[in-house]
Amino acid sequence: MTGTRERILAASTDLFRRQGYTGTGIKQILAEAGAPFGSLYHHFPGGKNELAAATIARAGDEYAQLVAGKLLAGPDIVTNVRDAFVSAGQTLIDTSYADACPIETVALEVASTNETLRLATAEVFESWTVGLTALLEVAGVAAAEARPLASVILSALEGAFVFARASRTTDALEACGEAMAALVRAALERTADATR
Amino acid sequence: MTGTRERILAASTDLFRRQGYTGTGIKQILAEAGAPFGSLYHHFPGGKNELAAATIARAGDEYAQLVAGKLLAGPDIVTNVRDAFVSAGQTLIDTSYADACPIETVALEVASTNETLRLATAEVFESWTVGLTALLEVAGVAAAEARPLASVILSALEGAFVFARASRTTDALEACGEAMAALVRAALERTADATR
DNA sequence: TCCTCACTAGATAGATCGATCTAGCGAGAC
DNA sequence: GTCTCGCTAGATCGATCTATCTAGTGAGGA
Repeated sequence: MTGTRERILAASTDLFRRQGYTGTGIKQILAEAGAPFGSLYHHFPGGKNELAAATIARAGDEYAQLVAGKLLAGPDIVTNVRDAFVSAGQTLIDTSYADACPIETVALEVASTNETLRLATAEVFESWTVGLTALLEVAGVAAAEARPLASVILSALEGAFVFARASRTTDALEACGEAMAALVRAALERTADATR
Repeated sequence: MTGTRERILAASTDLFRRQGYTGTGIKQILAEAGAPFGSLYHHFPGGKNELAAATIARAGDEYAQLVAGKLLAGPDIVTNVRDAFVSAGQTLIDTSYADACPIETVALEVASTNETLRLATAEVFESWTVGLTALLEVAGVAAAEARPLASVILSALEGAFVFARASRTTDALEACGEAMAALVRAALERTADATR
């Protein structure tokens, strides 16, 4: 069955998210995936490094779709941005503050120690930024303002995850949700003024 | 000489910041500190765990003073907030994107795996939030708004560090600096309107 | 039927991990 | 002088890490 590769990726996504890259052993991943040792090196000949690169890319795409879904679900972009932060907070509560961003911990761990994985995380972050930028432009934010604003929103989300997981409260996520909604509203008003 | 304890703490601060907790070995810390193995367990009987807790507390205080210094250096709080982000970006450039927040990587690693260290990071973050809240109130932000705003500013800083270290650009830090300055300015204007 | 090959399975190697152990150094007390 | 004790020094232990190795399984094609 080829599902073994999928189970390994699912397990590594979970464990990297909770414990990081260096904190997660190959044996632990395989135990959670219910897969034998040899299977890993068959599907990922490059070992842990190749597995991590594949995990980052896959988890990054999945999380982008999850967040994008929230940003398109509600009535308007301002409300959706705030709700996305609130929703992320609810997920944290539901998972004992474990399931935040799937690649954040790994990104910080490898940024100065593993160039291959650093590039993998950089690509994911860039794709998120591009995606949110497009979404903001469609909603009416001026082209010149959209990318910096996307960058700020994503930074606030990642930063609020750090505070939330450390303090076990969603205060930072809620405060950031309100603040980011205000920034988007202000940007939309500026655009409306300029084109009036 | 009692400087050994200090050297060990300085080395662990450096290495935890760059590589995280699980990614840094005790032997590596002692090698960088120029200290023998036995000294660590004399000064920190609790081993790596106790060393990490002490490192988090000390590095947290040091970094708070560093940032507070920047936030009090310039002409007004709005300018100072923006400059603090720019200055953090310059530090990253000067250190090959290694020296960001000294406890962020560790905080994410231990949040779901080590309750002692999770609490240590939570205390540092709380003290930072309290400190920035007070600073904003002194600058004229309404009491009810000050803490959420402090929370947002610190979240944006931590999140921008993630993007900066992964992508090796300071774009996120600059965008966040501008946005946070705008949020502070808006909060000050609201306070001025309310008391007019 | 039998061969092939993608995949599973786990033993094992070699390195490194954190922690403990005993031994020794050297400044100050008396 | 010598005794004490805070501290240095590093050998060593058992556990665990990633990676490699050989062997075995089973479905599909000729």
